[in-house]
Formats: sequence, structure tokens, C-alpha cells
Amino acid sequence: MVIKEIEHFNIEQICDSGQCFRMERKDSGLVSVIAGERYLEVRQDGKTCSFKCTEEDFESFWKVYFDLEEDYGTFIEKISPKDSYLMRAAEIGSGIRILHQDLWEMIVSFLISQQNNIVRIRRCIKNICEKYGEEQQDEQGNIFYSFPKPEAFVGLEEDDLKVCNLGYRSKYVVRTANAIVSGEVSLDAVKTMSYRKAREELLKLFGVGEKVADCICLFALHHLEAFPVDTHIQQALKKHYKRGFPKTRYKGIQGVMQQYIFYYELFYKE
DNA sequence: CGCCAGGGGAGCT
DNA sequence: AGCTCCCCTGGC
Repeated sequence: MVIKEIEHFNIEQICDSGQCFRMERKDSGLVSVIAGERYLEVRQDGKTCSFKCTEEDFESFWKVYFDLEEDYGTFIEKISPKDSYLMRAAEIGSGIRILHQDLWEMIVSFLISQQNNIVRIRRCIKNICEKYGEEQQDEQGNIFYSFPKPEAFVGLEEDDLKVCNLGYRSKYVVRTANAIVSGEVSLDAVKTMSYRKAREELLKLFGVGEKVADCICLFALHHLEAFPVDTHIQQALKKHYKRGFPKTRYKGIQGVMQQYIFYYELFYKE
């Protein structure tokens, strides 16, 4: 067990922020996370966080995964005091962090996200993990499923993932898996690219549009300048930023601001 | 039963 | 850049 006092970190807010579909609220204050071959439970009690893992695991993996080396206080300080809307949104969602998630997993997750709601996205991901992923058991006896690799989808018919509740998005995932395995698009290459180049490369994938590409850039590649515009953000921009979002002011960290707005709109819209 | 919305995208012009 | 059409589920 690793216990830390952490500023600007709230596991429940991160869970609700919808950047990871493999986080689950257990009891109040307790959240489980699956990342790669790892399972973790985090308990939040005010600023005190208990990570149910070894010190080595925390230092070598989870600290980076949760972006704990970044100082989000400096991000929040950059918000214009005149912008009462963003000030409020950042205050409400001040515990959000941009996770460092797996690239392939984010591609699939956000392919599934289109015209879909968060509850059902979670179920879709769970379904494909249980059908095509591998059962894992860690040292503490937790049983869970890993996220299936691209190879696991090769050879499928385009509609085969409909049984996992993906609907018409099934063919997006099957075709994209083939594009990765065939080498048409190289994930390793994408990881080394700038935001612009990575976005451009991701747009080649069938089913990946601008919004999805930006989500992948933000949540997997940690390009904090990516600013995904979905229906909620679009409405918020129309309402609060009639002259456009001040991207120059928040240059390089627009993605963090996007998350504050998104979370606020979803959970605190009056 | 119909209607519609849920973190869009493809394929046009 | 803007438009139409596409498409699957679940809730009402």
C-alpha cells in the first residue's frame, strides 16, 4: 500500500471525466483501474490517496500513468481571473489529470465512443476484453481481463464485434486493427510524432475523425495541446466563448482546459 | 410503436 | 466549411 497526499488529484473525478473506460467506482471513494497487465485499487479520502500496490509499481508505473509528476496548480494559475466560467470549471474539476494511457486502447475506445454514451462505451470495452483479451491474475488474486491486442481482431468479419454491442462501429475496429497489423499505420511511429503529424496519421484510420484523433492525442500521446471538440464542448463554446476559445492564452495546455469544461458540463450543468 | 439522443464520421459539394 | 446521410442501442 502506498499512501500519498496529493494536490490536484481526485480519482473519482478522473473516473467520471471519461478519458478512461476501464475505471470503475466500487464503493464511495474507492475506484479500480485496469491498465495493461495491471490492476489497481485507489481509495481517496480528501487529499489522502491510498494506492493498493507496491512502492516499486507505484514509482515505475502508476506515478507516470496518473501524471503525478506534473504540477496542475500552474495550469490552473494560467486561467484568466476574468473568465469566471473556466475558473469555476477548473475549481470543480481541479482533481482531474490527463492520464498516460495505451495508444491502441485509446484508438479502439474512442472509435467506439462515437454517437455513444459513457455507460455503454464502458460495457462495449468490457465485452471485447472478456471475449478477445486474456484473463489475468495478479499477486493479490485480482482477476481481470487485459485489453486485446490488434492481432486478436485480425481475421474477423467486419460485423463480428456487433455481438459485443459495438453496433455499426464494429467495422471501424476490425478495419483499424487490420491497418495496424498490416503495417499500413505504425503505432510506434505515431508515438514519436509531433501533435500535428500524429493527428494527421491517425486520421488515416477508418472511423477516426478530428474529434476522435484529438482524444487519442490527448489521452494516449499526452499532447496537451489537443482540444477535442464534441457536442458538449461545442455547445459550451457557443455559450461562453462566442469569439472562440482563447487558444493562444492556453497554448500547449488547451487539452487540460477542455477536460475541466467537459467534466463541468457533464456533472455540474444546472 | 415511433422518436431521439448518445463525447461523430464518411462522402459529397 | 458546410451539408446530408449513415448507423446501433437504450430510454421514454
